[in-house]
Amino acid sequence: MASRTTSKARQVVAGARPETRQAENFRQIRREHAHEIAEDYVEAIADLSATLGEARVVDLARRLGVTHVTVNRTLARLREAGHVNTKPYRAIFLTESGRKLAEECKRRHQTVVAFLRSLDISEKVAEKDAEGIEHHVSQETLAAFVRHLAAAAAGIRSSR
Amino acid sequence: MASRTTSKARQVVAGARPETRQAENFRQIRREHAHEIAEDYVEAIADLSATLGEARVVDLARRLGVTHVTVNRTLARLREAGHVNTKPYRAIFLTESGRKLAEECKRRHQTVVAFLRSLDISEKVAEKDAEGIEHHVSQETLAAFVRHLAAAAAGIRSSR
DNA sequence: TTCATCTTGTAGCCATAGCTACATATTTTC
DNA sequence: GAAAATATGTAGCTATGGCTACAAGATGAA
Repeated sequence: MASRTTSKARQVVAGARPETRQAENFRQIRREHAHEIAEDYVEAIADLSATLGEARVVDLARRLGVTHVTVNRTLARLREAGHVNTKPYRAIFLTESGRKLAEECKRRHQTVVAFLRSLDISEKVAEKDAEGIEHHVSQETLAAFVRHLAAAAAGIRSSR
Repeated sequence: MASRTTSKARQVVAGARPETRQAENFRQIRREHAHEIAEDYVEAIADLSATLGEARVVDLARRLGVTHVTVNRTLARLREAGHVNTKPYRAIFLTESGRKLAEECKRRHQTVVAFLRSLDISEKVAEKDAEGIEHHVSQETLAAFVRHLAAAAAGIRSSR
């Protein structure tokens, strides 16, 4: 049992395409993964700064659902990446690049949520799914969401 | 500088909500992350089995864009999770639960792609974004996608 | 000012997910 | 049937992203 098809055939098929198109997609998604956390952090820092006047390690930990240890280490990497400025025992500040990233994320997040809401998805689920989806929405797809929202708005306007 | 707001105020605000709603969302998404790889693997195994007659480690590696070592180790975990049956140096087979999971993933994937296509997103981008998005689409959101597709189809029918 | 409390930092553990290098099994080819 | 090629397996490295436990700094109150 477990008999194989002839290896010849398989090799021809596989050898002809040493890389599937999917392989590159998967790789890309894995790369995006690394960015996700950075995006979540800068977004949270921006939000906390706006809300509480400053972002601190404990606040971030609570917000992100991790311990302060995890926050600490991630902040170290964000600092190396140039997204935040931190000093020991002091509040966390975004750099220019961090602020820019946070801006983009926020806009994208809001667009995704609004788009899901326009499909009659409940606010709670829209918020939650957006959190997972937003990191994988390309420029083209985001633009399509915006188009759809604009069309829906136009529809509402014309129907009253 | 870097003056803090009064800690009192912060503590009250933070203390009142030891857990933000977002924290649970983030935690959930991290949990989903663990499933993503399992889903990608069973889907690839199902697809390769259908296409080539069997799924082998090298094929999976090529398809997923990783080395055979990574495939091997992940398969070990999938075997523990009861999704696949493997024997050394033999092809990989899905168990009943693996097959079921693959089925679900495939349907969801196709739905997401079709939905994105219906927004005039190019096939290439739709495929790629779907790969990242699909793992974070809840039942409710998936249902909304299906609704939208049905409505679009009805619109086309009635307009010709 | 000192003491208690809260916050931040550090050491070091675990699991996942990638890798290279090397060893072994299987398959194909001659 | 032996050699070459391919596939699979294993050892052990890296980085990420969780954690607990403990140490040390900062703040607020007595």
